[in-house]
Amino acid sequence: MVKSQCFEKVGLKKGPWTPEEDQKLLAYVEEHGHGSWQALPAKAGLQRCGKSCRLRWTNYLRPDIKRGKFNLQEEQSIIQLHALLGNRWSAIATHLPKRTDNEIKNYWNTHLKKRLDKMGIDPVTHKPKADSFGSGSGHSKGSANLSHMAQWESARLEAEARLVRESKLSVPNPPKNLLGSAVSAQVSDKGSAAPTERPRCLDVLKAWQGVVFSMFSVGSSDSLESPTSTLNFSENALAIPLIGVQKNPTTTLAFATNNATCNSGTTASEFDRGNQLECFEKLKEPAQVKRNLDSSMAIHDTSPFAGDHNAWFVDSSANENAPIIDGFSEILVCNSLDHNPTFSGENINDNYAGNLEDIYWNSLLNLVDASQTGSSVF
DNA sequence: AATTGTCCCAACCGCGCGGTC
DNA sequence: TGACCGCGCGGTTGGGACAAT
Repeated sequence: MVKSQCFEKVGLKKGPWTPEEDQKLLAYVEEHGHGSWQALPAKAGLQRCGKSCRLRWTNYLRPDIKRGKFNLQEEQSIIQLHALLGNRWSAIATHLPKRTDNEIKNYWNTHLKKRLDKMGIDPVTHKPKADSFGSGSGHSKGSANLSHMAQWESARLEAEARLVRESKLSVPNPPKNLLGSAVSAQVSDKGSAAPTERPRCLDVLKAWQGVVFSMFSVGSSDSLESPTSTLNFSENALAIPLIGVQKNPTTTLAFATNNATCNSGTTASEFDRGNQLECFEKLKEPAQVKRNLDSSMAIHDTSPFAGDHNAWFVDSSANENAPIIDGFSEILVCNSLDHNPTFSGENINDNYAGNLEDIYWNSLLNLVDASQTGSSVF
């Protein structure tokens, strides 16, 4: 099958868009909606192919786009979602409604990927590069399970993303004040001043919790059943057997649902808050943190933090929006300092590397949990 | 000040999927 | 059933901006 491509059509312009072209496209779409992209250029008086128009609109002109630097929370979300979904930028973008897939993809390729790389974490697998450790461990199997279940989640998210797109298209003539997100179009209620809601599809956290919870409590996820199915997986669970991904038996996974009870008797969320406060307190002692960190850094040359281990932290602290504790780096620090007694013991060499993958995944989980309760992203 | 190197992002390109005829 | 079409996605690239020499 030979398709006619944009560049094959004579007389069509390529390259950067001029303000005049932008104005034409913007005016046309605001007035009529985009309709058929193929037919749009002629109707709008543009010497462009429809594809180019669509790209310009979706990546630049669309009013519900947030431009500019990504904040720390967005960075975290991207990393979490990438760990879960891989290079499915459109699916990731549905969770960052004001960002385009192209923008996220660019940001990942130019910033986040390099940053993870510098930390010694494979940006593709989100696992430490030297993956010899951990192989054969229980958690390695857990990672495989996660991967399997992430496929389910990914497929579900794709379907949901499609629904979101369709719902957008179902608005034939986008209002001129289309300054809200695409999501707000979904739930639009003219008389309502309700804040923009997240799409209904954003129960990824629950799915994720279910995935992880079933992984640890059921012990087998070989079933082909979707982890995001309507089966109750966590809400009804009490007294979660907190088989932590950390070696520390007193450490608990902090992503359980609110009615779940930790083995310490506090709820998971309480524990999480307390835990983070504890981390925060520790972080108030920068010298101590640095000492501990440095000692950790010196453990092993192939550690994920070897080399430019400050990269993440420098960037985070440089971000004016970054709260002191609200960061991936901080959680990594907390995990590495607080949750791993081995760090202060004599068996650091044996245990540190083995825990890194755990730390990373647990950090993701903690972040997802934190973002559920406190962020607008989840 | 000029040149070279690097980074970043908007835009392009090709592929695959789903719908229609 | 298969050809065709429109669209969206993900990978790649061109060129401008900025930094280093």
